[in-house]
Amino acid sequence: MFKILVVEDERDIQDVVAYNLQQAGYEVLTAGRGDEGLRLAKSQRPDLVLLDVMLPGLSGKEVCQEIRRDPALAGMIIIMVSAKGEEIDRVIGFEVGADDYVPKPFSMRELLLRVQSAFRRTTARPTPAPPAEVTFEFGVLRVDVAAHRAWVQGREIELTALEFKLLVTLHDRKNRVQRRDTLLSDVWGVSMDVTTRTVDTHVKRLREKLGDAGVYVETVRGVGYRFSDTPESAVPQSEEG
Amino acid sequence: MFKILVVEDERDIQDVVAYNLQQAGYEVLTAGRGDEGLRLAKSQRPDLVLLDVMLPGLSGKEVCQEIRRDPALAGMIIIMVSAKGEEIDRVIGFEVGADDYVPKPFSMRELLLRVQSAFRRTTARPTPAPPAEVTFEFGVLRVDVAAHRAWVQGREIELTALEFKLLVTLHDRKNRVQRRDTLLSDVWGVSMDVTTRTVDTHVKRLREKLGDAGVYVETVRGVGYRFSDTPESAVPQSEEG
DNA sequence: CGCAGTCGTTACGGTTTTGTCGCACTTCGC
DNA sequence: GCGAAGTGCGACAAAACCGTAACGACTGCG
Repeated sequence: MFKILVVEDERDIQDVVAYNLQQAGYEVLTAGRGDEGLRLAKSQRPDLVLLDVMLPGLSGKEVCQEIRRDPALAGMIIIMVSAKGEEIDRVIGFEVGADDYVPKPFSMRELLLRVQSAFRRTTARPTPAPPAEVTFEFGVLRVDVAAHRAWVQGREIELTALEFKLLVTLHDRKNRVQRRDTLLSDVWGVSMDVTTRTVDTHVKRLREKLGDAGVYVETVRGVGYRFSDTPESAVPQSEEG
Repeated sequence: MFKILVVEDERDIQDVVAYNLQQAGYEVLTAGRGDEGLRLAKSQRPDLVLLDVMLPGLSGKEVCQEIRRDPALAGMIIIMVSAKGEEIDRVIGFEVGADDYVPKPFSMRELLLRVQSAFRRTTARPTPAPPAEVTFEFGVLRVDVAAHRAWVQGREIELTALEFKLLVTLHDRKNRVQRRDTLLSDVWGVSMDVTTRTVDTHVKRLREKLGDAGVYVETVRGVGYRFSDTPESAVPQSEEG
């Protein structure tokens, strides 16, 4: 069973979130302070950390960075951002290394979907997590997820945060079709109201920057997109069985 | 969005329940018979099944057991129990593998609460991804459902979304005849107003692309089509009579 | 404040997909 | 054999789909 650490200082929110996660079958740890959360993360190695930004002791941003600094902590991080009209930019989340974010206020249903989506991406990795796939490469493409860098034929290409996340998400479930709405919820987030056509645009931009490696991102007409390591357009000869 | 299948023979109840669930934002399928409900459950894979106990064709109990027998169907089941029975009914619901029950008569508010509660629990399942039959193959045909790709004799063939769905649907109940209207509701969907002759056209196109594997799709004159792994035309031993 | 970068949306157009129709052909009862 | 019903098949027009470019909103930066 998956272990989730909730770091949130507002007691009401902490209670509700913890209760619902437990009801949903997760093992839940809670912390009310940033430093306490970091300590628990290091000692308990949760699969997922739900992290508030405004925290006493240590800010969520700092906690996030500290967690990411420790290579032994391979779990995912979802940041809960107060939608107080300030810099709620998802970029903030990405900059410090979070995998996703949830704008406050959120419904439990929304949060559960996000949590589920996060675990879906990691394809059911048990608690004794081997070091996550921080880099992957094949053919002319090489991607360092942790460093947020990508190369094509040895030449580094510059991807925006969105493009990078789209690439990683596609690769996470390579050789499987991913529908547009699935990509939207995984890359953009559930509460984002963006049209599915937006996916197309970003796929196009991604392909553009990928250049020769663009063939890996395949269109499955009427369904979605698929990251394939055996692109049809690049396999002239049949495979053996 | 969550998909709910309502299996209920009383038309009034079916209408009210379906309408309210739709109003609540769910995708709703309906069936008036037990066997029809089971078929829809298998083909549409709803996240939740609302199941009446007293049903023509196949009792709710049997439907429930059949659903639970299929490991590919991971959705939840709520049984709607006629209160004119005794508390026995309540126990029955759990015995046959239902996740919850609602005593009749119930208010929509009550039912909606129960449904929401079910989804809270269901979202828990870290493995909602059905380990369904993602690939199947026999003879010269190989199909990767997740990747949405198909091969005949090692050579990849390009199927449209509809053709692919038709192929998978046929294969889902291989060696069994599927009538045209059945295929229409399973592949095209219930609200589609399409002629049954359309099925013929697409079967023809599918056969064409399948090439040597086209023999698997057999015509059952006056009824529909059948996906057979032992095609008549491929059986050398034949005795004319 | 202008500039550059990012991103979501919109519109356009080519291509593919798809539902329907008419007709030829097969199958079956007689 | 003959007729009727059922099915295969080719063609066609409408609709859907998707790549692409362009635009505007927004943000960070100098």
